Amino acid sequence: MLEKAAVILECFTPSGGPFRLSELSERTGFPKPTVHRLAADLVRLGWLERSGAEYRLGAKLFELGSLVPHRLGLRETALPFLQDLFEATRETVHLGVREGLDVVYLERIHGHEALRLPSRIGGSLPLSCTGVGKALLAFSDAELMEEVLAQPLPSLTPHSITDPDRLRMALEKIQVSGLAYEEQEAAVGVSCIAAPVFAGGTAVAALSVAVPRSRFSPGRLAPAVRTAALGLSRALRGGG
Amino acid sequence: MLEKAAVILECFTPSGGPFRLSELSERTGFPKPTVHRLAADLVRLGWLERSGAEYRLGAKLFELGSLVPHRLGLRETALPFLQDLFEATRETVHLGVREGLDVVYLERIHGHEALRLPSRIGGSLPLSCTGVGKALLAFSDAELMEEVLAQPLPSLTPHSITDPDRLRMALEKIQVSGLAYEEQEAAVGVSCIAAPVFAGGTAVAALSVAVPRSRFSPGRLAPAVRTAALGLSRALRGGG
DNA sequence: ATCTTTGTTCCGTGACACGGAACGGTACGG
DNA sequence: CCGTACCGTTCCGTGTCACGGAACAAAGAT
Repeated sequence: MLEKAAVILECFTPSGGPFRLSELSERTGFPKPTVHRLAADLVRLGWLERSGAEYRLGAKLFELGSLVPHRLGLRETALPFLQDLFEATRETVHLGVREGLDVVYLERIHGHEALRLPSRIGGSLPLSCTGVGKALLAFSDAELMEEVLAQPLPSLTPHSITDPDRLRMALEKIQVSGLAYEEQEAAVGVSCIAAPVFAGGTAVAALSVAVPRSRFSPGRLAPAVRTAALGLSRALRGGG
Repeated sequence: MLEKAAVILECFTPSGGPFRLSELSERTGFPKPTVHRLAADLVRLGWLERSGAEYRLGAKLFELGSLVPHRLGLRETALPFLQDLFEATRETVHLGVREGLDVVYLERIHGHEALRLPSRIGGSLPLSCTGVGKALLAFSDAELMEEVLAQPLPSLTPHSITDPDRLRMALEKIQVSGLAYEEQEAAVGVSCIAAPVFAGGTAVAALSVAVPRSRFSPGRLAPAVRTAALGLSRALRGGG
């Protein structure tokens, strides 16, 4: 029953707009009366909302989602530094953490020009394809690195690194420089530079700035990202 | 069963940290075996996480919460304008929408100084106690206004408006000026100025800037808030 | 060593989730 | 105007699985 409810809720992807009863029935594979009953319950709980014949995700989920702990503390202390980074670069900046073999984005700030990116708050991408992910990976336990390197590397664009040896070399470079570069590995035409955020010896997060390839200038961006990441690390150490 | 799961999840408030099994059992009123089984199911679904003996909200909830529709569209187009507003004022800025008789905050941006506020992303406050709320209320259907005025007005501080007549007068002033002022009605020592965001004739959101009472200067803040709100209204009209 | 509190497993009972079948409502096409 | 097709909704008999008391195990506390 819980599981069926979860299946229904997971029909809703970023692109997957509102659904009608029969669409949900089709997507989940559950018979219509079942979906009808479950959806009614979910609406009653505020997890779904219904306008006319269309179901969409409900406000209660948004409320609960905002209470998930890693967001609460980290985001709050990180925000000012993300602001600084954005103002210094005026480009799209990200804050992400690791979750399994993926990076999950906690925050994303941008200006008026919208830069098509696969990154989305709450969304996840493979560690190996993103600047934030590589920064996190380079400063994680060696066993995690090996685990990633052992599996076939996923790719988001033709430029994504799929050769384990190349990735290993890239990670080593990141470990010395403290900065992760990424060029069109997550989205064509977009480059990215990222830096890890430390708390208690290990990298707990990373932040990055993504820019159109045409105006990618490491010399300008690198100090800003590094400064923001160090500032955040220090704030986490001090403020708890 | 779904309802019991919801009750469990709603034990988790912003302050309510991680819970142990028996705490959940006590708070929900459910017998321990029941909570144990449900919690195990919730962990399996990613809605709860368990480290040792402690349960906390899970990552899947964060993911789902980020997909809730009013957030997706509105937040994305609003963010640049919130940035502008923040940079112009360097104060804490909010984006909120109405939900029932409450205002729900979708976004909140601030700098390094942290300003104790009851507002929280995903959290809700009474319409009548906040700048954003009053701005939304002043430009809503008359029937909604009457509904709020009919009920006893909640208060967050001794300065909150609890007299219906005073609130009615305040709303009328907001309707002419297009700006809502709030002085220590949500938090002592904090004043706020807010402006409604229109889409298709009605106010769909409002944004505000909150500042310590000591340096509250309407003359400086008002144009900035108004500009941002108008810009966002225009963007919503144009971009969908 | 004993008591208390915790998390966990077991299992018989009974409520309630399940979904096929049947029903009304609306949109289209003839 | 009626037939067809699809939709959302209700009904209800069947079978399952959620339920929670009781008993157990593990970890502190006294």
